[in-house]
Formats: sequence, structure tokens, C-alpha cells
Amino acid sequence: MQTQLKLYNSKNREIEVFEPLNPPFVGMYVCGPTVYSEVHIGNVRTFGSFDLIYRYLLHLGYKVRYVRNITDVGHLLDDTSEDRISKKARLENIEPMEVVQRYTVDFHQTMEKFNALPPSIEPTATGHLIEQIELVQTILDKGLAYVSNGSVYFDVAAYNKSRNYGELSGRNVDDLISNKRALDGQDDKKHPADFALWKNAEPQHIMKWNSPWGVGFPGWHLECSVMSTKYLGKQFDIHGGGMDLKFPHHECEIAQNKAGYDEEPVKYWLHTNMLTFNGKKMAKSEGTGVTPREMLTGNHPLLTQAYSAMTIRFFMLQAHYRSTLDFSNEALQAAEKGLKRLMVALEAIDGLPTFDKSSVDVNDIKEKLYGAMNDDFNSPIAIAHLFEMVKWVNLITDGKETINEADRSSLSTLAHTFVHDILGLQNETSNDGSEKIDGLIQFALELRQQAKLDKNYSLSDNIRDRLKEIGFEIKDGKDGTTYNPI
RNA sequence: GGUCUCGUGGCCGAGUGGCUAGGCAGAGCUCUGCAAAAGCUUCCACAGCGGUUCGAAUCCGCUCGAGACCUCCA
Repeated sequence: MQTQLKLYNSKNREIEVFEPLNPPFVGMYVCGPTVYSEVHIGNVRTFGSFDLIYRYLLHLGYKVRYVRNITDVGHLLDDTSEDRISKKARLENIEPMEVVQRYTVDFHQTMEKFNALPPSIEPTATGHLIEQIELVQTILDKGLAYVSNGSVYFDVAAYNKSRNYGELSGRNVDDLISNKRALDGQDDKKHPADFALWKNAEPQHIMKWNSPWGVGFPGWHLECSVMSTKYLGKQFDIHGGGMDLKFPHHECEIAQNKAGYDEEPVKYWLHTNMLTFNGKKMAKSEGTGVTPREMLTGNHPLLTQAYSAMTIRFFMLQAHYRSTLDFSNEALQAAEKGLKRLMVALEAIDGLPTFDKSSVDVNDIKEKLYGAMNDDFNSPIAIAHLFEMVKWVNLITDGKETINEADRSSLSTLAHTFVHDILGLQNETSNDGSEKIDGLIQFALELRQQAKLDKNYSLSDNIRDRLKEIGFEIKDGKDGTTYNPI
């Protein structure tokens, strides 16, 4: 029997049994990208991790509403009054919304390549300005924010009198004062830890809107509070995001929600870890921000070859979502080969010879697979067990183990469910192998077999090599020859 | 400086107080005309130093090292 799903709640740093607020419904909010440029492969890992979680929850039968936002309001860069989206727009001489549109589309295309399911709702920040302004007003009315020079700031000190700012990230307000780095430059604030709910816009600022406090734009943390509440309610089950968003972003979100709605918004906080390159977090500024496009084409100085989307997905799934994952050509090549072995075995299951008895224990594999996933979505363990299954399949193929028809059928269902539905791995070596192509290859194999019988090895090797060039790998087994698309 | 995480074999990466992770790479064997594929076997490990324990890579302490966050960040 499958055990209960347990997950690591980063709110209290403990593994907890997953109990939705209103089963079978599950509300899940994940912080999406800011669409001012192409996402990099580290972003793909984050959304891939949540895709795994989403898929598994769906598989367990939950009715999941998965909300992932698009941040299309540019938020401020360091010491300029310019934001990322406006800057990009200025550099490329286009409308900010063109920037947004371009990279939103690009993001969707990318996630589709990596076989990530689209969220149920993908709201945009600019589409929820009224709600954001309302929340700012509510917080102001409660005396937990103040207006200053056309901007509105969250009053951390006032909030902290009755609440605990820093509960998620384990910080306390006093530390935040004393450790605040220099160069804040935000003289409008009463307290260094205060954060903007609404920001006054300079005249040259492009993306700005009217508000009760003047022309400006919303603070970065506001959109997630507003949109999660709007679509999932004041309390919902799961909130996810990258670890780097824990502070200040998620901390501020909690504060806004509690200040505005007087509710503990999130039951389970899930934070995914970073993809690293040479042990360091990927960052464009460090020259380590590899884009999916570069990965897929191999067109990057640090890459020795191109990697397929499924290779990359599989590579990422071989690490737990809460661990950092270090990224190298060697590791990716290992994933490429491993994935191929897995997929070949998966496709072979339905063609396995059956016997009266089974020497394999399908139920045991099943329990191990669910056990792994129920243990905080431990995909690397699940994959390890899938490779156990690969071994069984190969031994049966070699006639060293046996399986009966019922077991073969349940093994096939189990394996396909885990590989395709839960891990989201697709067979990329498209067997565009229509029956006609298969017939042609079988014919070529017959010719090769005859050549071998005639000891015409140069011909048989030539057939083998040519088929490989075309994209089919020949495998001589004990009981004849088979082939696989490469 | 503050908060926190982590240090596993050639590489990536799981895990647990005593029992095989797994993938890739390496070695040997089986199969084979050769190869590939597949199978079997095998080598390589838990940063260092102490402590707790019958027993620790797994718990505690210290040292060294790495990283994340404290500012936009997946």
C-alpha cells in the first residue's frame, strides 16, 4: 500500500504529511518569471521541479489549480530609475509590452519543449493593478503602511508589533536594521526594512499607472499576494518558488497577506534549489547563465555538444529538487546515455515474452516507486528503481528471468505512468517509424542477415553503418536482430 | 558582518545509526565474424580531528572548505 505523501515545508523546516485544506482540491501558486529576457536553464529547473510536483499531485487524483504568474511590471534596477523591461524596450526601441509579449511567448515555447504542463491560470501583474491598488489601500487603512513622497511603504515595525516579520526566512527585524547593506538610497522609508507597496514613478519612467498616491507602479511583492488570493483564496495549500525568493519576496508576501487579509495565507511553502555551474549559482552577470536555446543547440563556449530537452529534464530529475545540482558536460552526457537506456527498456516491455510464472515482483517495484515519490517527491530514488526495472526487462529479454502476461501488463502500465505521466519524459527519438519504414528496415536486416550467412561481412557491416547514419541502431541479439531509432 | 545550507567513490547524485543507492566512466567475462547492444562480475566513498554509542559516512562539537540569502534574482 502506498504511504501518504509527505513534503518538506520550508515554513517550519520539517517534513509533513500533505493534507490539503479542501480535498480533493489543491491550490498551488508558483512565482513565475519576469519576462524581460530569455529564461535561463536555471529557471527551467525551477519550473521543471514544480512540474514534477504538479504532475504527481494530479496523478494522485487531486484537482489541482496551478497558478503561475508572469511578472510583466518592470521592477527597479539598482540605482537608476529604470526597470528591466523598460530598459530592454529602450535598448531595442520597442514598446515595453512588446518585450513582455516576446519573452512570454518564448517562455511558453521553452516550457513546452521541456514538456512542462501549462498552469491552470497564468495571471499577469499588469492585469491585476486594480486589485493591487486595493490591497495597498487596505494595508494603509489598517495602519500598517504609510505614504511618503508618492510612494507607499509597508511599515515593518508596526506590523511586527503583532506579527512576526521574518518567520519564513528566520530573520528578525533588529538584524535587518543593523545588517542592511549600505546604499539603500531610499530616504523615503521610515525603517530600512520597510519595502515598497507602491512606488512613485519618475517622469521618464515608462511603465506607470495612476493611483490614489500619484503616478507610479506596484511593488514587486504585491502581485503575488493579490493574484494568489484572487485565484486560490486567502488561504491555500502550496506556494512555491526558487530558494532565492524566500527573502525578501516570500517574506513580504506573507506580511502583505496577513496585514491585508488577516489570514495565514500558505499551508506549505516549497522552495526549489538552484542549478549551479562549477559550483556557483547561474547568473547572467557571471557569464554562467546558459539559455535553453544554447543548451539545445550546443552553441555555448562551455558546452561541448547539444543536449536534448529530455536529456536535460532527465538530468534535472536525477537530483532532488531541494538540492543544488551542478551542471557539467560530463554529467549531462551521463544523463543522455542513461535516459536512452531507460527509454529503450520502457519500449521493450510490451514485447517481452510471457511465461506461466513471473520471477519478478512488480508490486515491489510499484511500492518502491510510490514510496520514493511520496517521500517529498524524491525523483532520483524513483529513477534508481526504474533502472532496477530496466535490469529486469533486460534479463527477461535474455531469458534469464520470466514474467507472466498479467505482470507484464501491470509493469507496462506502471512504467509508462511513471516515466511519461509523472516524470514527464517523452520519447524524443520519434518512431516516425510508420509501418512502411519498419518494413524497409526489416528488409535491410534480412539482406544483412543473408550477407552474414554468405560471410560477406563488408556488405553486412555496410548495411549496419548506413542504417546508423540514417538514424537506426542495430542490435544483434540471441534470437535475431532488432533496431532502435537513435 | 548577520542568517542559513552543504562537503559522499573518476564525474553527477541518493540515502540511512549496523544491511546494494542509481546513472555515466573504468576493468574482466558471456554473447558475436567484428562491433554495437544486452547480461554477469568487479574497482573506487562518505573533508579533517575529537566525542556520544556495542556500532557512525549517518548524532554532537571543533577545524578547514564551498555555496545561498541579507539588493533584482528561479
